[in-house]
Amino acid sequence: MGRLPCCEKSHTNKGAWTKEEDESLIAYIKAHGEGCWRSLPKAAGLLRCGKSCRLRWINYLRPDLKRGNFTDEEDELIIKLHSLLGNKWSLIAGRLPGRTDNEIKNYWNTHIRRKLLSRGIDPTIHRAINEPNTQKVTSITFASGNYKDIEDEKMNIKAEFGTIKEDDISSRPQCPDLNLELRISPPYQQNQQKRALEQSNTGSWRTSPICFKCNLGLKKSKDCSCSDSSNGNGCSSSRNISMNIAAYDFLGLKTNGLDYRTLETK
DNA sequence: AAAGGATACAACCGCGGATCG
DNA sequence: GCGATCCGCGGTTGTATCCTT
Repeated sequence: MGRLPCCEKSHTNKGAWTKEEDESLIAYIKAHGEGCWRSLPKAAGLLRCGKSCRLRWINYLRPDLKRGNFTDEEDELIIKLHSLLGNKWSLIAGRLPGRTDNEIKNYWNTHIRRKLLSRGIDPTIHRAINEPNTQKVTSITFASGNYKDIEDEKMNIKAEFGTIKEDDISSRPQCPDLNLELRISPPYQQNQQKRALEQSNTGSWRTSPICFKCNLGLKKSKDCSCSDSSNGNGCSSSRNISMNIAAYDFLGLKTNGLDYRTLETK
C-alpha cells in the first residue's frame, strides 16, 4: 500500500526559498514554535509542503546554526564519529553544536571523503585502501589520548558489556590507534547491584544506569537497557542526559576544551 | 572572455519508525 | 491489533558558483 503524498503537490512551490517565504516561516515559528509541520504551511500562509518547511527551518533558518567553514577539530570529530556510527548523520550532528545532519552529510561527501582518500583511507570502512578488507570493523583513533587511559577504557568496556574477547584486549599490537571490533549486545546485568553500590560510594561512571546505546544517542532503542533505571525514567526521558564521562572519553570527544557532554541529540 | 567541467550545498524524495485513534 | 498519519532520516538531485582551459 502506497503512502499518501505529504501535501497537495499541485498547490505547492518547489525549489529555492524566497526571502519572503523565509520571513514568513521564521515569523510563524517565533510566534507558535516548531512542530505540526503538516499544518504549518497553511497556517503560516506558505505554499510549501510541511516537509519542505521543516527542512528549511532545521537546515537553514534555525537561529542556533553555526554557519561557515568547519574547523579541523570538527573535521576530526566527524571522522571519528563516522568511523563509529557510519552514515548516521543525525547522530553525528547531535555531537556538533550548530551543525545540521544535512550540512555534515554534504561536507562529508564533498570534503572529508576526498581528504580520507588522499590519505589512502577508504572513507567507508576507515581502513587503508590497500589493506585487505577481511572484515568490516569500527576503527576509532585516539590521536591525543593517553594510552594508559585507553587500556583502562578497554578493560572498562569489557567489564561493562562482557562481550569483547580477552584476546581482543591482550593480543593486539600496543599502539595508540585503537581498533575495536565492537560487539554490541544486551548489557551485562549481573553486576548491576554491585555497581549501584559502587555508585553510591564513588560516583564512578561505571555505575551509570545509562546504557551504551543511549550514550551513543540511540535513545528509545529496543536494545536500550536503562528503562529500569532507579529514577524510573530511563532513556525515554533522557533528552537532556549528559553523556557520561566514560562514553565521551571512549568516543574520544573530550578534546581541546570542547565539552561534548553538554550536547543534546536532536 | 567564453565554454565546459568540477564543486558545493540547498532542496527534494521515498522510506521506515513512532504515534495515534 | 491494525491502519492511518506524522515525523525524521539518509540518499539523491538540481542548480548556482568557482575553476580551468
